[in-house]
Amino acid sequence: MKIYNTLTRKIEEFIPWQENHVGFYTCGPTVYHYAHIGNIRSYICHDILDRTLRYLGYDVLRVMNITDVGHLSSDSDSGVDKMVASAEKEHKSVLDIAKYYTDAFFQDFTLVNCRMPDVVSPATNHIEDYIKIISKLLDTGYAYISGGNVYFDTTKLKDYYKLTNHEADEMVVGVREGVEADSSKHNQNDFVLWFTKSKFSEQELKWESPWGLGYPGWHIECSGISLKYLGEYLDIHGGGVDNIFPHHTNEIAQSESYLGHDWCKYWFHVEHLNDEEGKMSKSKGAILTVTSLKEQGYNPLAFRYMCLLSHYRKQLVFSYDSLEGASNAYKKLKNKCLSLKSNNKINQELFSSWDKLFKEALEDDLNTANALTILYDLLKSDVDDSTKYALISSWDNVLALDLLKQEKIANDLEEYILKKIEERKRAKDNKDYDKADKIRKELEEQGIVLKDTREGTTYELK
RNA sequence: GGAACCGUAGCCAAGUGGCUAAGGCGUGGGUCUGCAACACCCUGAUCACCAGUUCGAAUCUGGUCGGUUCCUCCA
Repeated sequence: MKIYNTLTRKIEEFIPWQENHVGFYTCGPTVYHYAHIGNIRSYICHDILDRTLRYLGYDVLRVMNITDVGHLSSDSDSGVDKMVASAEKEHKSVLDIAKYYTDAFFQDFTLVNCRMPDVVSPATNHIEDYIKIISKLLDTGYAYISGGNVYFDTTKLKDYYKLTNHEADEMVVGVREGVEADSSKHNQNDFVLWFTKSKFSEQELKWESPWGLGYPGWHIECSGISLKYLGEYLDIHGGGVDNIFPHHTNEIAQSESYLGHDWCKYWFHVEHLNDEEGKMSKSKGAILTVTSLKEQGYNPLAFRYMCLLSHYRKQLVFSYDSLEGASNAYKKLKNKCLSLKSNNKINQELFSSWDKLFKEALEDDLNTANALTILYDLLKSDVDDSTKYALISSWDNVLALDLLKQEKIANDLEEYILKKIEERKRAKDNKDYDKADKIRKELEEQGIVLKDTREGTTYELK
C-alpha cells in the first residue's frame, strides 16, 4: 500500500514497524461544541484508512482520544446551545457538558458509518500518564519550570520543525488578533506541558501535580494516550491539516524526547472541508452537523458518499448543490446494487480480478474516487449478478455505504402499501386512470414512491 | 513577511510525460409507459494564464493571477 506521509512530503510504500501489525492513532474531537461536517469528513477519511488496512489484511489497533480538558467555566456563557444553557441552570458540571457533546459526536460518527476505534479514551482519564512523561522530560532537561508552568524547551531539539517546512526565525507571533507572546517562555517556540497559571484561570478542571494544582497542556494528552495504548513505536498518526503545526509538531518533540528514539513513522493529514466562505469553524457561530443534514432530509451516507468522491488530501467545498448531486448519485447507486439477484454461485476468477482492481485503487494513497469508479464499471460489466453481489458486499466493508442493506419497513406499513398497489392495479386494469393516479398521489404524500416496472409495481421510500 | 496545498466540462471529480482527457450528478434528446417516475440509450471540456524544457505536457521548470490553510491564545 502506498500512502502520503506528511513527514517526508512524499507518497511512500507503507511498511509498519512490525510486520502486518498497525498501530493507528487519530486525534479525536474536542467536546465543548458539536463536531461540524468538516470535522466529520476528517473522521470519514480516517475510517477509510482504518477499513482499507483491515481489508488488505493488516491487524490494526486504532486509538482515539476525546479532548475533554480545556472546558473553561466561561464557555457556557458564550455557548449558543440550549443544552449548555440548561446545564448551567441545572448546575451541571463541565464533565456533564463534555458527555453531552461526546454523545452527540458519536451519534454523528455512527450515522456516517465510521467504525468505532478499538480504544476511545477521554483525556481526563490519563492525568497520571502525562505527569509521568512531564517528570521525565524535566529530569532529562527537555523541560523547565517558569512562571508556574512547565514548558518544553524546543531548542534542545535539532529537528523540531521536521514535520513542517518552517524555520524558527520565520515564525511570527501575533499574526492572529488577540495572541500575545508568553513572557515566561525561554524561547518563542516553547510550549506548555503543564499549567498552574494561565490567563484562562477560570479553568474548572484541575488536578494535583508535582508542580501544583493545574491542568495539562493540549499536546501532552495525545502523546500520553498514544504511548499508553500503542507503545513506543507508532505506525500512523492522523488528524486534520490544521493540526500539523503546532499540535503534531509538539507531539513529536515530546514523545521522541521522552522515548529517546523515533516514534511515529507515517503522518496522515486530511484537508479541510470548506464552505463558500472558507474553513468551517466552531467559532464562526452556526455550524453544520451531520444530524442537522439528516433533519433536512439528507441521508448521512450520501454525505459519506460525497466525501469518498474526492481525495482526502484535496480541499472540498461544501455546497447544497454538491450534496444534492451526491445524494442523487448515492440513491441511484444503491438501487442498482439492490436490484442484483444473487444465488450465491460466484465466479471466483472474476471475483479475484475485480477485487484486485478495487484494492489497487485504495492502495494508491486511498483513491476512493477511483474505487467508486471501479464499482460503477463492475455494475456495467457483464459479470454475473451473484459475483457482482459478492464483490459489492465485500467492498462495502471499506466503503461502508450500506449498498446492499434493504431499508427495514414496518410489517403493517408494507401490508398497507401492497394493498394500495393491488387496488391501483385493479383500477388500471379497468382503465380507471383517475383513481390509479389518485392512489399514487396519496402514497407519494406519505413519502412512498411507486415505480411501474415490467415485473409489476414496486415502491421506494423517500 | 514566511510555509503548505490547490485551480480539469453547468456542478463534483480521476488522471501527475505519450492511444480520440475516466467516472458520477445535472442538462438536452430518445426508448419503454395510459400518464409520470424508475430503468435503458445518446449528448459536453484541449485541462486558470504566459513563457520555457521535450519528438511529445493537463502532467516537468519559471513567472503571473486566483482560492484555501498554518505561523505556537485556546483546543
